[in-house]
Amino acid sequence: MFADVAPWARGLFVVARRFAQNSPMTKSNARLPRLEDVAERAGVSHQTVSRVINNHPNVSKATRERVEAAIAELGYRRNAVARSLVTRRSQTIGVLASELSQYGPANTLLGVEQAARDAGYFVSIAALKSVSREAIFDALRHFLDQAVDGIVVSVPHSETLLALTELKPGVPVVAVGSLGNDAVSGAMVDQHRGAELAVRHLIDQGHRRIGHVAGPQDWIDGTARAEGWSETLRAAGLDDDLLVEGDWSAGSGYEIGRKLAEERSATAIFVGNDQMALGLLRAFHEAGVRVPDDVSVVGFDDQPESGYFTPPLTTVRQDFEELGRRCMDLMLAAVGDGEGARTTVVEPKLVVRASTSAPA
Amino acid sequence: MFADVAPWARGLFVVARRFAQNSPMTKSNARLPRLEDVAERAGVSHQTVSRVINNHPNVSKATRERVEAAIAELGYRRNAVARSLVTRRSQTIGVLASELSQYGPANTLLGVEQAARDAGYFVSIAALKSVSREAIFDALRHFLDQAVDGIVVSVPHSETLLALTELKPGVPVVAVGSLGNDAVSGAMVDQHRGAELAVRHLIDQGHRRIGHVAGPQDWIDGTARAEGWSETLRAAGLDDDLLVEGDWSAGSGYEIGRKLAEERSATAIFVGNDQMALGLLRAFHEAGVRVPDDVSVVGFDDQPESGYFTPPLTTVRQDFEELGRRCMDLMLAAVGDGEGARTTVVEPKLVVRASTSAPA
DNA sequence: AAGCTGATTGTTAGCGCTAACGTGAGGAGG
DNA sequence: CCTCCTCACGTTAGCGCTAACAATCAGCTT
Repeated sequence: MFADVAPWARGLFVVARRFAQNSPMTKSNARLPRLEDVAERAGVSHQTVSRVINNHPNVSKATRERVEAAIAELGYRRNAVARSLVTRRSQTIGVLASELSQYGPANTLLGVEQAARDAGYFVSIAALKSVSREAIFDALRHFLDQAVDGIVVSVPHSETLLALTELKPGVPVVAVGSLGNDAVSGAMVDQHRGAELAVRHLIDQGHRRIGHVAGPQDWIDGTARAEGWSETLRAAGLDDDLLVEGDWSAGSGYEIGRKLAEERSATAIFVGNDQMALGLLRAFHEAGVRVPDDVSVVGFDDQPESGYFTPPLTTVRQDFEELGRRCMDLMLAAVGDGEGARTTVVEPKLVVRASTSAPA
Repeated sequence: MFADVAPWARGLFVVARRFAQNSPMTKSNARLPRLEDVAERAGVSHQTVSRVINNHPNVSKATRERVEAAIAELGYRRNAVARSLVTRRSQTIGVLASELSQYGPANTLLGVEQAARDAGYFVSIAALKSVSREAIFDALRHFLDQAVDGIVVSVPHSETLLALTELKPGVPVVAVGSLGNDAVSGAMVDQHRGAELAVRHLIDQGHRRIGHVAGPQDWIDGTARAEGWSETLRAAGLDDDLLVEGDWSAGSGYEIGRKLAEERSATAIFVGNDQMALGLLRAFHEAGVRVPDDVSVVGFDDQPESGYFTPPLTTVRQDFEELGRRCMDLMLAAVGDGEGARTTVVEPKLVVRASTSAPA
């Protein structure tokens, strides 16, 4: 009967039968077993069963084994909702995110989810369609209603932190992408440092006129990268007057690229993310501007595709998995010891490919 | 004092104060108000308050107003956990997903989240690191523990549906990316049709040797697109012997592209997704194969960047928002009327850009 | 006036769990 | 031998809510 079933899937049938047995689907008769049922079967009180599943120390080995047997036989699973009601905890953290269609935010979410699961937490998400106070307020309230144990906020706009600071929700909050403050922990990739790496690389190659296609300046990352660019240039005694603001999209990169191709004022461009860099490359290609021969280009993010652009893009890699892990570290510390807010910073890394070279 | 605060953020301060007041943070004294408290203040029973917040009909206008005033004054919010305990519902749906780093799955999740929120549901996610029966089993159990009202499964592997079929979890299940069956609803973009659109486009332009760089054949989308390619060719009396399997990544597209550039057996290639197509374009460029002059290339997905590839990519667009909406439609139908499983299919759309033309 | 009806409100009993306290057996110490 | 303590377990009382039933009262009918 399993002839055309993939090997890994076969075991599911076994599992399926267990499910079907006590499933609420078989409505009329069956009810999921509860503590009481297990207790009865094991010949102890429900409290003792509770002790067993919560690993309390004062249970004799014999009883524990008897209870565990009963649990297995009945297929008992603790009702998480009932537990939450009394403990006011849910083993769930809420992730408030926005701009999830962007590479960075999406991968941040992924990293956090991963780390949360690894830490035994479940995650509930709320994606902000637009960043407004009502939306943030709503989402936060919802999370509190659900009795989440903590909230991760990944809303990469400048005002976010400010808002959170005043909005003490009574559970630990970790702001991704910012340093945090006394009340709110922060986990971030060092954007400033990333920009510095990119610009230093260009300077080292001999460039003296280095422009920047920035992300929106109401994004934390947008301003941080722009500042990093600017300060690195000034530290090297170079001008930081070539800045244009895009909107992170390849389309905006393309438009800006067309203008830059006409002006030809810089020999190198540090672009705020890889998508805009792609648009730039496209525009340069159309205008006959060769990369890197005529102009060098550096991106930011290191998306999986960036190595296959024409030409392969030199860029700055952010480790989102690590970011997620750090984020959960902070969260666990806050949930556990109730410690105050802390900060953690992940180092970005320069990835050199073929879009940069010494100026002509 | 608000001088340097963004306009939208100012209102948050007001909100913040309300939060802070009854926040669990002010541990010692304050406790969140509950039904009882509201009832007392309004001079009614807690049940009447419950009736008001649940919009039961038999409450006099005067009482309702008094209760609503009390609710507002106390800043009362219903405890969702307590409610869940008794109703066995949570206004939450679980989304079980995998491969979230891929464009398609990630955007499916986004679409579902959006639609769920619009429908007044919250979403809990579980990202499968690897698709195994234990992992699926675990995630499903977790969702059931949380008393989710329904589960959306977006695990684009062929075996998924089979598994779900037997694994009746007692709540409605919608499988994204498949047709479903009697027990499980299905919401999908018509992959077969998408492939047909792509291949027909190439045939119409005069191509007779059309290859396919397929996705992994244990992915539903991978096989469906390959079949669509194959059947469209055969229906036109053309050969379908040029198939190579990639892994969705730009890297695999690049490797395959190098081989194809050497062989030069086809005048057009239908690629399983845009990322592999990017790799292909890169390899062709390096090998001096001109696109579309020497070889035409069609992708699948229409990522936001695809219009900025070199050359801009002709591809097939999937509307993930629509998919998410349809998915929730099915879910709501199932949750509401307890109706049986249904299926909904979203039509893909061909987007013609510069990577295709008539053969030389 | 007694009885019926329907609208409005109150009372009671859980949902399944944990925390706090109570109890009894057994061993240590005087 | 009695006290005191410790361990192992049981009992009780909620967490905050909804559902089911009971009660009240006005307005009718007969």
